Amino acid sequence: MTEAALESMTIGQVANAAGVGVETVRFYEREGLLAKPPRRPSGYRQYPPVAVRRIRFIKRAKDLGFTLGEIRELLALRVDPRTTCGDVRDRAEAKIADIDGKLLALQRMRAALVDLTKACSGRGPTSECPILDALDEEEDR
Amino acid sequence: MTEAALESMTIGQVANAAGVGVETVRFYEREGLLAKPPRRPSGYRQYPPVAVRRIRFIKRAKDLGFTLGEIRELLALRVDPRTTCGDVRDRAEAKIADIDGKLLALQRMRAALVDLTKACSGRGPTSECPILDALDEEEDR
DNA sequence: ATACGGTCCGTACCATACTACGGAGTCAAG
DNA sequence: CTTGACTCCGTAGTATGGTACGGACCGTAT
Repeated sequence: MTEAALESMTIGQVANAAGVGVETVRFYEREGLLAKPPRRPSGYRQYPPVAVRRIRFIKRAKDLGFTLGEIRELLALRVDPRTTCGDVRDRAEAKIADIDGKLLALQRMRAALVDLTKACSGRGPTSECPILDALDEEEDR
Repeated sequence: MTEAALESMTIGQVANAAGVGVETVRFYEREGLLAKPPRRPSGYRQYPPVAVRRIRFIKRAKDLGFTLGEIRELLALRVDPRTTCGDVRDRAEAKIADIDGKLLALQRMRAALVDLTKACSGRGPTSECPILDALDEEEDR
């Protein structure tokens, strides 16, 4: 185990350093999220250490709710000299609006479920359960 | 179009009345969410009108954030005489906890994105974008 | 020199919830 | 009795984000 991030790394080293699996690295390459690295004569991928950073970038963006498709766009924006920081901010703002929509939907679900559980004593057979009854109602909401 | 929900309905009538596609009805049957209906000699499914209700039940539960797997359990609870209303309430409460987890995650995402957009003037090239920089940082959070 | 682990590739598979397709048979209206 | 809409079935495809497999080859430590 010669640890030196100086020249080039194998796919396993990159995956390990970035905290993902080897298969995930190959998957990101196939999906165009990660540049195809040069190969050794044997066919082994040779990664520059910056590849680890790229993968961490992907992970962070994913944590912020971006899909891989959106992350691909983000990475493209970064490379394209015609785009500005405002283009990136637009993406971030769109994602915030996106999240707001999901928050609203979840809050509504939650309120409906809370209402239902409040109506349910917890005793009695399921045939008299107000929760199931509510789901079963013909005309509702 | 003889509309009479008196005896039995075809799959198309059921799907239409419930607001789903024919394929969805067959899908729910395959997935065990919908009882297999009797057939006519030709093989055509013959649905009792209550099937429409069952599908609407599924739709409402889905709207509340239950997965088809969870809905299958909910339907099983209803049929099993040993289960009580409390069992159903437990499911609902677990789903609320579930939703709370998602809400928290989304709120955190949102806050992080808002922070990033605040740091971004919108002007300048992407090479100087604080949002992309933040995603790219080696040591972070 | 050989063994063991890493890497190669293509393909298939996981879960979720459907949706589409093709070819044959059926039903009902005109 | 013909026509057009509906239904049958099994299989395959959609999108998302990976994970797993298998057989062959590579690299290095002993």
